[in-house]
Amino acid sequence: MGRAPCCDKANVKKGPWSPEEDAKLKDYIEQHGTGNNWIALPQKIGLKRCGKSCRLRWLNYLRPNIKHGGFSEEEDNIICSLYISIGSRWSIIAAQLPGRTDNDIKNYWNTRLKKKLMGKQRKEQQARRVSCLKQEMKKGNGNFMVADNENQNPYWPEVPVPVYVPYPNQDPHLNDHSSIRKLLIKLGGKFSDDYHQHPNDYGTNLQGPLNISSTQQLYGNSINMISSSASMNSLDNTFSQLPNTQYDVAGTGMHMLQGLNSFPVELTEMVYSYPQRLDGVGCFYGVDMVNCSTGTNSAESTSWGDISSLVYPPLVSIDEGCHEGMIAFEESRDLDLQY
DNA sequence: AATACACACAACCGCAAGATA
DNA sequence: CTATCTTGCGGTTGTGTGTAT
Repeated sequence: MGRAPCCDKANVKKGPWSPEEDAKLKDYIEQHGTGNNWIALPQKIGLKRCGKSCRLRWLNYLRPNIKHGGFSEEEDNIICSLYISIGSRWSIIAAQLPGRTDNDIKNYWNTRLKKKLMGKQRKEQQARRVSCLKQEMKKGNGNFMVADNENQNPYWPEVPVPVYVPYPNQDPHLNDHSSIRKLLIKLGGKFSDDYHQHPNDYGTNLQGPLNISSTQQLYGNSINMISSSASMNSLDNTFSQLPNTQYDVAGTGMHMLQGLNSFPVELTEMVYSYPQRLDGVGCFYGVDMVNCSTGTNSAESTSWGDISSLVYPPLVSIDEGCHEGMIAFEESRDLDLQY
């Protein structure tokens, strides 16, 4: 026996909202608030809509101060860096962008940003391939592998695909939104729990955003990782300068990434593809969000060795070959550092 | 001009967590 | 403590619009 539906599907209208419906909903909420009960709301107003649908319509479209489209370069950078940092936690990402909704950001990411980013990554990878090939040809190194098609990466050895186990042996505090919220609060974010503030009860997840400077401080390095934008370069190392923030490089921080079982393969690939630029992200991942426990700080963890230890262990390998692959990967990393 | 295709955006669905009785 | 209800979230689908053929 399944769960009871939230509304009578037969008597509920679906599809696009009419201007009349919008006006009814908007007027009512502006006058009375949501009453903390979306399910009952459509009946009160006389709308033949599901409560969830009303909520969504209000949050994503009717609520005041909503921005649609026209994402700025800065917003792009924030979205990208946060996505790389925390994955598809759209509500958290949206909380950092005033006037943006999670749905909007999600759509924007899926339709544009992802492609934009992937295109950028491919270009840079190709450039790296070319320069690497040139170097190897100069050296006359016969061991160098040359890929014969687009899908093979001649530069990085084939690394076994890690199996992402949701939240493997890590602190359970790291597994949920509230934990991430705590982290962001700790690092300067502002996430009010007061979601319902009638008469201006907008039921929004868009609480006061981090001011942009703190956002940049928080994400500056990871932003820098994916953006070659000169405007962002000044943000280098700002993260490591955050007061009272210490890093547990080998500890819990990276589990955050592993815990995101929705973390997309392409972004994982991106991270693997940019080892030399991961310092800042490593710092971000390395934050012990529970205790801010002692550990190496970002300045001490700038070597790729530290970063690689963040990225791989303690992922569960498919088989023993994985370990060998990791060794090969480490070796290739040393090769990379020579350049 | 008609059609096919691609893209962007709005909306829906199912699940999980939190709240409440 | 348990069951039920509501909310919030993220993934997915549907629809309208623009562009290419």
